[in-house]
Amino acid sequence: MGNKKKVPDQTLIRLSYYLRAINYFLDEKKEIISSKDFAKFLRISPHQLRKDLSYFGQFGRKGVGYSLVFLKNQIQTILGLDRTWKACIVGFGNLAKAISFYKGFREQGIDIKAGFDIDKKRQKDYGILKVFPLKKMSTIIKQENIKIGIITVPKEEAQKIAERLILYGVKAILNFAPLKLNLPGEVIIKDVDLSCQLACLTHYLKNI
Amino acid sequence: MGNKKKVPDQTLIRLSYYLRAINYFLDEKKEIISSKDFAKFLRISPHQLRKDLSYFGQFGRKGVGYSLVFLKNQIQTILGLDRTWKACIVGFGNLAKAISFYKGFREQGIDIKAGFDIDKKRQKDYGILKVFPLKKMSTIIKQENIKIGIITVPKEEAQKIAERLILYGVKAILNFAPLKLNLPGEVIIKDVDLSCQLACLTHYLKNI
DNA sequence: TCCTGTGAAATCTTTCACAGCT
DNA sequence: AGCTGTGAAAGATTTCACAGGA
Repeated sequence: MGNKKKVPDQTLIRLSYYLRAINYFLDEKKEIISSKDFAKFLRISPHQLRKDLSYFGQFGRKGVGYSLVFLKNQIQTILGLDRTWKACIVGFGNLAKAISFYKGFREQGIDIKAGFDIDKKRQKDYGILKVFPLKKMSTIIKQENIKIGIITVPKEEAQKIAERLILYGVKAILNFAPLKLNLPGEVIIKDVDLSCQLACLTHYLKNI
Repeated sequence: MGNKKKVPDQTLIRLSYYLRAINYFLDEKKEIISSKDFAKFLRISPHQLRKDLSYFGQFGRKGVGYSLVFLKNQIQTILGLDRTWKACIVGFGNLAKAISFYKGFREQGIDIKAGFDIDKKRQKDYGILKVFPLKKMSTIIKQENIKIGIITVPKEEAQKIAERLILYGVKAILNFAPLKLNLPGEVIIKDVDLSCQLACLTHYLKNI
């Protein structure tokens, strides 16, 4: 049994890639897959796939493979995606729009309930979600019991916004502002810096 | 001297975070910084900072610290950001707009020269860049000698677009489409899947 | 004394090899 | 025979400890 061994962070990240691949296989009407074929599809080693899963339990059948429907359920449970999480997004520019209107989040069980922006022109009902002025943050986050905040404001505002989100009850933050937020340890922070991603590419390009 | 030892991938990623922090310190009129203060700011260990830098050379002064201007130059050179790279972006939706209009890329030396989209309504001159129909890809990529492609099309189109980019001379791809591209080994690919980032957050949230 | 640079130790992650079920 | 699950080996990364320059 996959008991109290520490699970590598990388394993969790791969798990969500596995989930995406499972959905693809299910669309293709597959029902069972071996770690060999699964891994080949993702261009990783079958050992790694099996090891990753073994941290959490025994999900396959020896001599057979993995039931895709069952595995999907298990991974969703591991990642906490067997329920719906409510999120809000602060700073409703192009990036926020791209995120809010992307179906992938809702499919994964993350429901972006509300947007917030200081700019009056952006405060409107987009159908799938409504964008409010910042002063509504407290009320709506508490009312809806929102636990996830997505920050897409300019870097000058980000720290202040993060502090307010936490004050109102948010427990996890996905931060797109290009700076390191200074927040209490119990808050879960994930930084995504698009320009740092590109900067790594150029290092490798240099040597071509 | 930081000779032929293999540099961890994580080191390169951190290097671009270091660069961002250096710019912040320079704005604050700092000139010299010790690994201790630098690391504290980024909430990593000073050992790690020094080790990361030591892969590439000796950039500090014993008993003193690092000159920020000098260090900035060195890291820019390591990452290949001491020159300008030309890039293009395919699929000009909200995400592409967010990326194209974000100043951070240009500051880092990455110049997004052109956009491409099938939708006529999106094909226009946005001042900072022009968006063309897909059939212009070949001409413009070759003419401008573009080496970096950014893919922000729906996942159904992504593989086809990636193949075309490479055919026309692109050597590195930043892929935002939620699938694993199947491309020859010599192409540098960086996948950024926003929904996978969030899925990791929920795993930790579950246990709160 | 203060701080860097780096070999060596400790830790973490991936890969391997094979026992054991179908 | 085919495939999973997992302890152990191999490999990679991070942390430590201290030599040596300012």
